[in-house]
Amino acid sequence: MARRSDHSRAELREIIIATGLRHMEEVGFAHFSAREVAKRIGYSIGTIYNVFGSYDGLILAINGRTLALWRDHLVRRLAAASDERLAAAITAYFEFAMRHRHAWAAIYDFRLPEDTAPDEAYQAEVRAIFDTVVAEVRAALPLSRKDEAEGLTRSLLATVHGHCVFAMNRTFAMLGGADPVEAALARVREAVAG
Amino acid sequence: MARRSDHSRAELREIIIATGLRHMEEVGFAHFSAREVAKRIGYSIGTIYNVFGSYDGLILAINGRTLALWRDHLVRRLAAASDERLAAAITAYFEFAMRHRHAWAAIYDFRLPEDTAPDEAYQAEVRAIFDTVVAEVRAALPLSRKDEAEGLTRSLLATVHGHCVFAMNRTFAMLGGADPVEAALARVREAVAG
DNA sequence: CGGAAAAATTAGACGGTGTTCAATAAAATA
DNA sequence: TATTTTATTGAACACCGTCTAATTTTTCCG
Repeated sequence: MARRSDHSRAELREIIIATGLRHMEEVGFAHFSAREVAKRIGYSIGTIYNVFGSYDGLILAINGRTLALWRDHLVRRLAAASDERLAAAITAYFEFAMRHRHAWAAIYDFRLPEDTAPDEAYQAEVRAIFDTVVAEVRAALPLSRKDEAEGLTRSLLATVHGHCVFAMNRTFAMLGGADPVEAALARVREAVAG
Repeated sequence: MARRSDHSRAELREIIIATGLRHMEEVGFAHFSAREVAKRIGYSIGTIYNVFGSYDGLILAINGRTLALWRDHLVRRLAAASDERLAAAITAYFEFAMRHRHAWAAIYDFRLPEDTAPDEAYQAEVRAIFDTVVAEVRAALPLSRKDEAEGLTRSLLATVHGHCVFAMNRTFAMLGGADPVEAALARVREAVAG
């Protein structure tokens, strides 16, 4: 079908990830299909497995791409923000989740076997987002508390994430409404104020 | 195979949920199989569909049971706690998630089609947990802020949930460790202190 | 009691899925 | 050009959720 000369290995990898991400955004993790991705790019299912090793490998590559796009969105929003940078970061968090709900949810819906960890590239993407936020939290902290920045950021990311999850899965709606962004921001402000 | 007289409809429902929950706890949402549940109770797959209507209906029934057990655990822990009741509630939240990781995760891994909501019984389970926590938050709040209890509880549940998610999916570990219970408790104390 | 109506249960068919792997085709090398 | 290496295929396998016609079991009524 497709010829080797059509794409280098790296190009093929790229095409599969891009097509897979598009498919993920359309149907969501539960209905995602590696076969469907193969069909869309005009290769056979076997090729997907040759390139990514397994279904899990493919999903991890797609989720890694989502993380990169998420960080990109965050960085752009921060670049455009002057004051209220923490508010801008939180808003960016929610924005991305809402605009890419399926791809975003896939990051958390997918679970590696308990005894295996994501590859280094994936972990680096996670840490890159973390580092971006740490810088903002540190900047917002008074001098005497700068050393708390990393630990506090872990907790605040979890806080914002929790609000985002409950917003996306309609838990807030079920519990009588709420403004998730506003609430998350309130928690973050309290923590930074100390 | 199995005879109608063996079980009433309600008993059969109960047996399927109990067996399904056990299966869920063993293999997790991703490897859960309605066929396997049918095999275990000695009925055919068709019977599962007659009783629950669909795969989604079965999962919702199982998740609803998990919610009931979760609330039960929470209530027991609160009954045994004197002071530090919010700390006890948070600990109970994490405890249940860790002891029943697969069943707990299934609550969030499963997503209903975007245009449908869980049935009233399921929603009632969610609200029952919420109400239990609201009472504790209200008790911890000074008189002048009692009216904030519901809104604040929504936000604090999200906060604790976020910490629990990051603990369970190893995000905290990837980001350089943390004590999730301690961190969640710190955020809750700050919010209650105002 | 017996037969008809109702309810419960079955199991096979259908179109999917992830996964594997021997066979094949293409490219690189010598 | 002949050989080796690499890439690609697609059928086979064992599952999955879903549907439904046929069957069994129970209930009900005369």
